[in-house]
Amino acid sequence: MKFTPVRLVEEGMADPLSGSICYELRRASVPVMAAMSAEFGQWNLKTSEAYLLRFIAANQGCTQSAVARALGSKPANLVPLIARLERDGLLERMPGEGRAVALSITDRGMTMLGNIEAGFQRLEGRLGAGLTADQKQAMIDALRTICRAACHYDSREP
Amino acid sequence: MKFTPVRLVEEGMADPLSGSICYELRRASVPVMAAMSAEFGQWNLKTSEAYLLRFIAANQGCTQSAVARALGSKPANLVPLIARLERDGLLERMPGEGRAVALSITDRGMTMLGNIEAGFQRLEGRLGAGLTADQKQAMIDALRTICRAACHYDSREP
DNA sequence: TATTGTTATACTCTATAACTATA
DNA sequence: TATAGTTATAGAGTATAACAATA
Repeated sequence: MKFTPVRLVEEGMADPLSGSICYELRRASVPVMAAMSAEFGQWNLKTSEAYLLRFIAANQGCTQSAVARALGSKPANLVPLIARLERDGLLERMPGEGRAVALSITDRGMTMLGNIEAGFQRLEGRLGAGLTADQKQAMIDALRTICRAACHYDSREP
Repeated sequence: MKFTPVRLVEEGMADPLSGSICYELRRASVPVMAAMSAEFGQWNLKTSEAYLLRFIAANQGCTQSAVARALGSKPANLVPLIARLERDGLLERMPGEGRAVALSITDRGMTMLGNIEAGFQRLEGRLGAGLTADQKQAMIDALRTICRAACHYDSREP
């Protein structure tokens, strides 16, 4: 990870993008996602796999489609992630109702979960280090408001 | 764009990810990026191309590497974007100092810029509709604080 | 028929390594 | 040698369409 640590835009250059929700969101997302990759990459996990394990651990026996709905992913995209985690012995797939498959963490997965939880905690602590609890909460509330608006966005509206 | 408009996580499911900076940032980013795609896709532009045109228009004659530094992109990734915009007659590449290339918007690019500016304005207005000016500014400040922390993130630190 | 899961595929964004060209 | 730009390539994340299996 080699990001320019300062806010950029050389002397005398205009910065028409700065200050807009879209741009600032992207600017923050990139290094944050990179930090997550670095954190979970230590355990040879992708960020999405870490999310998945953590969610399934908290919802043992949930189905794949429930996970997709909860995480806002497409079921098709979970397939390779789950396959990989199962192959590595971190989670199990058991037959559920109908075609459904119940997902659960193995003992080995629980050990890994310890690393993941610690990773999330480190990330949370360091990324939020410059914010008060109130500032952080206000930001999260704002992000959710924006998320909701973006989910309803229709570019054809007047 | 078909996103679940509500906050998800079915009845009785735990949501261990919610409330964390990383996760909320990702959750908001995805639909926001999709909204941008939808907005600029009307003009057959990618989001990154819209960023690029807008920045160059505000900094006529800037070099490719200056753009890369300002936008936080890798020079290599700008190549196909710039090539495409030049091919479509939206921007021009003129020889600059040394190997440098000076980028500028063409007349046709300026016309397109009108669409882009309008698009950014629509996005900004609609995505930020639920926030007061203060809330929005506080969120942007928080995002920059987090961005800075993430840029310095070192997963090997104790 | 509706839901669940899978396959195949494509596109965007980001990243790195290795290269060329110019001062 | 340092800076600017390019090529090639890889990987993560997302999306859709088309399909199979089960109630």
